[in-house]
Amino acid sequence: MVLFDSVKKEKREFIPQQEGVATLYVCGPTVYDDAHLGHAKSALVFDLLRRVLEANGYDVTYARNITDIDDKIIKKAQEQNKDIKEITDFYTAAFHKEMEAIGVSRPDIEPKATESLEAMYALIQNLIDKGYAYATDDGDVYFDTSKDSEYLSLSKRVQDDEDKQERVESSTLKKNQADFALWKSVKDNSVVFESPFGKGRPGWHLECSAMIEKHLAKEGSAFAVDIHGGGADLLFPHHENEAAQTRCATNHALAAYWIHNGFVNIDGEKMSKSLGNSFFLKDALKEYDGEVLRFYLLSTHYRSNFNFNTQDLLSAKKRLDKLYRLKKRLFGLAHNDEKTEFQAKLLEALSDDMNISTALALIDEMISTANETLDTAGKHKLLKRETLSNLAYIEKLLGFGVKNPFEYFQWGVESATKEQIDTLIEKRNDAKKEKNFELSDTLRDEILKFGVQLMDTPQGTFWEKV
RNA sequence: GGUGCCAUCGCCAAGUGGUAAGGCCGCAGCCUGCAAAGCUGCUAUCCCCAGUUCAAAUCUGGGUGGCACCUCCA
Repeated sequence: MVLFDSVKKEKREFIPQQEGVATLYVCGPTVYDDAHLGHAKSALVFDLLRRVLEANGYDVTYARNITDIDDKIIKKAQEQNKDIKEITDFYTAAFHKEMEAIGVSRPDIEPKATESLEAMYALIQNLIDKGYAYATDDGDVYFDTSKDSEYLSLSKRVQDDEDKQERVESSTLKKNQADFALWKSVKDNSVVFESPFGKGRPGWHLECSAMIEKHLAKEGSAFAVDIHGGGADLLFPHHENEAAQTRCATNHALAAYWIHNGFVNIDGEKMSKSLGNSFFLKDALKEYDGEVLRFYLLSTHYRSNFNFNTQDLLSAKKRLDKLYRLKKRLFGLAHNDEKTEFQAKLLEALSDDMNISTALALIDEMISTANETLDTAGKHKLLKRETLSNLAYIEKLLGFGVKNPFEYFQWGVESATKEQIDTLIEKRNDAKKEKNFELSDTLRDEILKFGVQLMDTPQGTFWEKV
């Protein structure tokens, strides 16, 4: 398969360091607030990447961290007069619950910063020993960017001297403007950790390097992980700094492939907390089925910026509906794991840097063909078997169509309402049997008032929420 | 200001040298008691200009218009 490497800026054939094995590390959330749609997009993209890697036969180890040490967490804890852990546990649990709702399975490893402090200390000490880091008089430890000749090689950024000089005057005790904190000394009573470098907190960039080193890096390999992923904004400075730390502290580079997903905007507006229009996943989940959100957020290529809006979401839902209607047509029939040409093509499309558009087009065509054949030759057994196995393949590879199709179409409808609808449908069917179409149409109008749609099929009358 | 990305049908969106996938919407038809669903058919020459080439949406140069990052951020 090929992946677009956002550092080399080209599609590259994916060749893992160890044949048949792929390691993937993705920057996870800082658990100080609810997950927004951007977190959802990122998690979905890498969930898909993992699935595609697995479908290509790789034994994947996927790690995504939880940042549970951070100034914003501390601030929130102080504001709400709560314990840090209370905050982080709460948002971690919420994150897991919401990810599950959009079909994102848990990573194999989910390291927390608070559980990786020893690895961080070791990394800092290592950098100090090798002369890549220095402590300041006020107790901070900084990474010395001037010592790393490859610094900025990831983001291809150019140091701006004028800019640098301007800021130096108002700066701290850093040697270079670009130097970043590995350890921040903390003097007040807020959360502190006892380290060999004094009381304080680790720098954000350090966490990922340390966790990767602890959980994924193998002795003697050229790269700590095969693939490192995250949101597009993380390339600089976060990943740049991570890479510098790892490069200088160990004898391997951080990652062989870098994958960055595009951003989510809302109705054309940048989603950011400071602007106050952030869209929380938990709110979206109140209005829409998690799988619809999954389908919609994944329906555009992962590197494109994504403009979230209701119109497009509903358009995407209609597309997913078609998949579920086909499932409904074939409901209850057993399938086997038959290999089909469709499946091969689908995997081929997704193996090309996760070309979801081509994949969805293939799915649409498969659905049309299946429906057409079912219309004209309803008893076509081979086709049914193949279609069922195709649907199962889509479920596994993309996580689309995982629900019971009848429940999918009745999402969000109260059971009392369902009973009312079913009763009216029975009455209408009686009227239809008697060819009393006037009555049956009146009853249908009543049913439609519930915001549902009716469908008369050879298997009976079904309804769907509009 | 620096760096980088993008511009394809009303909307969403693939394709990156050989004469434009798919979805939504729309129109016509088949099916249906009527609908809905499903199916069939129809609808773009790819922001502008110049160039390279037998051949360009796809490469080069210029222009115009969007956007992102450079600060915590998925």
